[in-house]
Amino acid sequence: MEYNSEEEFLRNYDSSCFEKLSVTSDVLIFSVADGVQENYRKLNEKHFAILLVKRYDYPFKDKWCLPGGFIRIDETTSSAAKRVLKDETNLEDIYLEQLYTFDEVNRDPRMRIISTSYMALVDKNKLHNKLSDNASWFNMNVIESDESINIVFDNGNESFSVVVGKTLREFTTDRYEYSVIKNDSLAFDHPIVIASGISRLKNKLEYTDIVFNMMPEYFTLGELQQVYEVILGKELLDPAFRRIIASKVEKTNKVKTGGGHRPSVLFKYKSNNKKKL
Amino acid sequence: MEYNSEEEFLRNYDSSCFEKLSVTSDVLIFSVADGVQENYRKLNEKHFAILLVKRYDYPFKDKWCLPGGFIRIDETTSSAAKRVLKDETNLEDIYLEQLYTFDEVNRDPRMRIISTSYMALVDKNKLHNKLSDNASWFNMNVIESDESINIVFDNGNESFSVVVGKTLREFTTDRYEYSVIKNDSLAFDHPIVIASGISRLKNKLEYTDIVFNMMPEYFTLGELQQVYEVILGKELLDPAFRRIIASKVEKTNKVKTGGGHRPSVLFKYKSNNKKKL
DNA sequence: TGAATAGTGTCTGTGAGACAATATTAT
DNA sequence: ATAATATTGTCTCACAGACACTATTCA
Repeated sequence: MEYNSEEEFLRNYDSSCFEKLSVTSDVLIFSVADGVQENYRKLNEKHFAILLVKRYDYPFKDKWCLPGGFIRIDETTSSAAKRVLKDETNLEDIYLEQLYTFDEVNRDPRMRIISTSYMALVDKNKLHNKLSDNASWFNMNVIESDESINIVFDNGNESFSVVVGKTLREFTTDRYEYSVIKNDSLAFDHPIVIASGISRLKNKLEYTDIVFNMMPEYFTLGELQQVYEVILGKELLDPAFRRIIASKVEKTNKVKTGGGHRPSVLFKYKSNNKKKL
Repeated sequence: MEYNSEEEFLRNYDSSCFEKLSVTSDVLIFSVADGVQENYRKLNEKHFAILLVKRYDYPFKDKWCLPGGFIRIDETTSSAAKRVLKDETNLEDIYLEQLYTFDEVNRDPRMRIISTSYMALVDKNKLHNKLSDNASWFNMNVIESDESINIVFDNGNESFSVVVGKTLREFTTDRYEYSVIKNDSLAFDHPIVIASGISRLKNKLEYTDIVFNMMPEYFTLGELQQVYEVILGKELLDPAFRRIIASKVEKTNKVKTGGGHRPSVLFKYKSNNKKKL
């Protein structure tokens, strides 16, 4: 068949001439949760947390998984991710970043499904509405070694762990090939998705301002440092930390008192959209 | 309908209950091409280059685009990318990195198509077979400012330019939102895909070893430095450059003579898979 | 010999890691 | 007074930018 114009071609185009497949969008919703306060002097413990959803249907009935869903024909993967985020947490206008497209042929037992995943870092305290019944925040305890990542999930009622192996790809210092070593409780390839997300989040923390997505308007540098420490999984030295974030925050004239110690100055985020590069 | 087991559910699953769509895989094949040698003493000029394919069919008939194609139901996007790479360049076992999944609803005039793009950096001189007739290497002259990226493509016969606008996303220092400002010659949203790829490549250059994908086994540090300079689009100071790559290369006892100047030692890639992090 | 690249030495400033010292509060 | 965090000072070391200097070849 010969066409004489783009218009004519498009009028006659048969969209069924290639195999089609299903595409889903999964969302990693990270946050840092307040834990217990051991005594009046101490700061709250903080925990790295992720939002999971219980599957009440096959496949992977009764397992936990990332919020996500099929994308519609007239919707982008990122709008789908935003829709899911809104449905599960009622949060809007959150910075969502595309993480990766996972597409192993057998990652879903039903049929070929490829999934584009998105990440968000949110402030749990800004969630005004109740979570849906099947959703739950899990604290994550991440233990990372050279060869594997061990994540212990705990939501207060239920606790389980997954182990994901890492293999460094040749020519790379940053990107690992992940494989599931142990997983009894998460659906699909979500252990790998979560491991990738955590790894990316750690990176982003260093050279972007995403943390402030999950900070309240006013915060102390101690609180901010705790968030960094919990996500990075390591302790930071105070002076070093202060130097690093100095340019991203602005001192206010408010202070936070109440702990049995010197009051701390409240800071707020200072967007640094000048002097780029 | 109630099921009693995962198996039973899967046996009865109707995969048509969600809308499906077409997925393609596009590949950015970058290389650095040798240019002219002005005189016997000077080194060859080098040019940053990308492989493009001429569309001889609608849509976008006669425009240039990235090599790519529909993925099959039993194939991953990365195998599709590898297949395309092999078809167009006869190269195998090349490090391919997933770049991004582009999925604007109207990015393809025919129908909804989402595209997962992959990047490769190859050594043009290792291409043993002839390129297919509709493929051609284009030198790219990339001029980047704070607000836009201007790329001039030139394959010897044909020359055109595209301009892509960049907008810095809040909370980010690295990720831009791209938009097409000027494009008469590239199909689809490929100006944006290419701009993203170049930006990612520049980053990768700094903290991975991908360059060595496109270096011959033995090379001089001068040649390696030229490659860096061409991709990064700026000149580097010799001592600084040597310090940076010192740990990645290994001196050999070979030298390269012939230029009207001091011979240079040939180095080879030293994989550094110990001491990670 | 001179043009051109190869390769090294070194000064300086910046910035991170480490540790010490001081400040301030509620009980 | 004490325990706890807040905040700052400073020393050292590593390293990048900058520039200068030496080495070596071939038409």
